[in-house]
Amino acid sequence: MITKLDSMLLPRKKFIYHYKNVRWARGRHETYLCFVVKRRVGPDTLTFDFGHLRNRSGCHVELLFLRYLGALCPGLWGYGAAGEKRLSYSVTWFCSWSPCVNCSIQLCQFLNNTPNLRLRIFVSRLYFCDLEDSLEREGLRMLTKAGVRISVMSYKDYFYCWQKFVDCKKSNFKAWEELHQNSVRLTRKLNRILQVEDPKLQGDGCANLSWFS
DNA sequence: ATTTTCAAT
Repeated sequence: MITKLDSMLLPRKKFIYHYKNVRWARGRHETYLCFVVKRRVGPDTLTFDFGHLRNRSGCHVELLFLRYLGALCPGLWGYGAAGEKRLSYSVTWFCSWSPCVNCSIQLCQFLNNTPNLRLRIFVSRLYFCDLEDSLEREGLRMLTKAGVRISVMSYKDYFYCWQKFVDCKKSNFKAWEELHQNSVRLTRKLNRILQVEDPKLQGDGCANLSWFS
């Protein structure tokens, strides 16, 4: 079991403030990314490393993560010794915001060039996804097409993060008001975003009713 | 009813 020094863990207040999935997340001018890196060896996956990052001076946290990826996943690009299988990694991350379109594009490109890396994303809130035709929505669809599974965090995910990434001093995770409702609402929203390939092909919703006539 | 968003000052 890998553990971290307390100083490497997120303070409780910081985690709650930045991961709170409230409707109007005023003042969250930072984004946090908690990650778990697993090394895939045959059918087994072993936790290799975990931690958290925060965006820095103009660099979104997702791109910061890509910068560190080489260090986090040794051998990801290397060619192993003769007869040795190339190493495969799985990364799961929990981000306080969903990625912007630029980060999504860069992630897609990166993943296309790195087939031995699998990425699974959980997000607490959806970033600029209110408008039907927002580029951020399109970015999320691109990621899905690139094989990334994206989900909205639910209670069990916050609970897991609290145990894993937060300096929780053994205290139990306490849900805030409306955690569940907000998670359900955002999940529905994300599902709608990911289902709609092309809104123009969707029809007006009445077409499906022809089933009943 | 309305409010925000990986700041800028």
